[in-house]
Amino acid sequence: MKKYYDTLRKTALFQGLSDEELTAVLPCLGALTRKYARGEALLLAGARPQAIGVVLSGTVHVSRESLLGESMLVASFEAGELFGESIVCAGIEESPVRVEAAADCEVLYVRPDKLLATCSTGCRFHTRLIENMVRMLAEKNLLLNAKMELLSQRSTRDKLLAYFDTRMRRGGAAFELPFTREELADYLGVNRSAMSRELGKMREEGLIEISGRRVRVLR
Amino acid sequence: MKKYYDTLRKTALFQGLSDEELTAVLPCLGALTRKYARGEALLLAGARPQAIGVVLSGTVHVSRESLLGESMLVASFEAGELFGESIVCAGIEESPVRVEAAADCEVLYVRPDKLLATCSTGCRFHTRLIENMVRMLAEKNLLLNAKMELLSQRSTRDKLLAYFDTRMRRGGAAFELPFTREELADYLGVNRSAMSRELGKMREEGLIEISGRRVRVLR
DNA sequence: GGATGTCCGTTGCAATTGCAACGTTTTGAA
DNA sequence: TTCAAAACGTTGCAATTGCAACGGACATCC
Repeated sequence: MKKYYDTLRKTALFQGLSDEELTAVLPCLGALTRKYARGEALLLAGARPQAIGVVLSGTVHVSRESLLGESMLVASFEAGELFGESIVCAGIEESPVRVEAAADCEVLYVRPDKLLATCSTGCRFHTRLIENMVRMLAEKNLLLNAKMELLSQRSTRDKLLAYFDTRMRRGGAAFELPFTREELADYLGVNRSAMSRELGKMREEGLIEISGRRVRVLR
Repeated sequence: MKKYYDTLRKTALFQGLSDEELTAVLPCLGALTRKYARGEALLLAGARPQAIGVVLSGTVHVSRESLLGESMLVASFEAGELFGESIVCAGIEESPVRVEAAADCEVLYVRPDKLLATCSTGCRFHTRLIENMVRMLAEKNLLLNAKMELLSQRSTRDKLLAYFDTRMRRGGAAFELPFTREELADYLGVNRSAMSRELGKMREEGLIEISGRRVRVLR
């Protein structure tokens, strides 16, 4: 177990806890680990989600299947990432998604009731865990909100401008894209070539300079 | 203060608390109320958000302004609704939005640090508040996720189908829309008339029956 | 009854977009 | 260094979409 402490500290949930604190807090969370072989299901669609998961090693895939039966990859998690926290904390009874080991993996499970109720044995790091949990959910919330605002723009150009706008609020008028073109197009929910075309137009019109991943917004 | 207890109980945060419990818990949250006149600012863009707000009466508007200076209404809150919880719990230092009284209003403020740390005076409802808070954030998360999935569909038809799909998972193949056409189009982020056209095509093709707000998905 | 406002479907038109395909450039691993 | 894969820009074409405008149905108010 202890060999995973470094991984745990990389998670937003356990960040900032020392070895001793982790040793103290893990038992009172009802934490347990489990290994899965590639292809094995961690949670079936329709099943009751019981615990928050932390990937200790390997890769975990979350997929949803449409009514037509096609399966669609929704998210992928690597070591140090949390999954299921929203669905578990919201008290959903039937999982709308299937969770599966994309590679052999090991997962730590944390029971939400133990996490949220300060424990009687007075482990004082519990408060920090609760704060971490709330902060995580809140941050994800803001992230989703920001992305929603992008996606609700009608045209490709508006999406690009909205995205550039958020970047400029931090990095100033010049910044580096964290995406390949393909990824950016996917992030904005548009076609890659159409986006490329639009970027070209914007450059011609003198709205932006763009070369590779470097962008400068001119006005 | 007490006259607002019913309003408070309508909020997701304080739901299920009795009068006595509220009386016990409010002081230990550092709760305070304040009145604003129509047009007055509750929080300026760029200012430091300090507390979670609960609208007790009146209406509160949240707006963002683009770099070009145009202001855009992001959200509107009425009595019984919470605002600012994500931004405050995420520990954001500079508010990206402006909050303003759209009508004369009264607001209750709750300090997040007091909310998340179980208080020493041992008020035992605190745990329930934390649970409520976490559940709220988690539910909002799921909601945003669902909406995101809609918005990331490329075509109007796919958006409609995705939306119908989520409705069918609950109500079965026949259900009632909670929107006017205008609202639905806005929700899906598409043009109303284009959506109307698409609905017409889908009806012609025998995919759906739709009349007013009643929808039946045929295959 | 008439005026008014909202909701909704329809349509013409121009602009945008997705798609497929191709060639060039860049990247990364052998 | 060399080679294959990935990333990228470009373009023609067809389909979709946004926009603006119009008219009918319906409800409300005076």
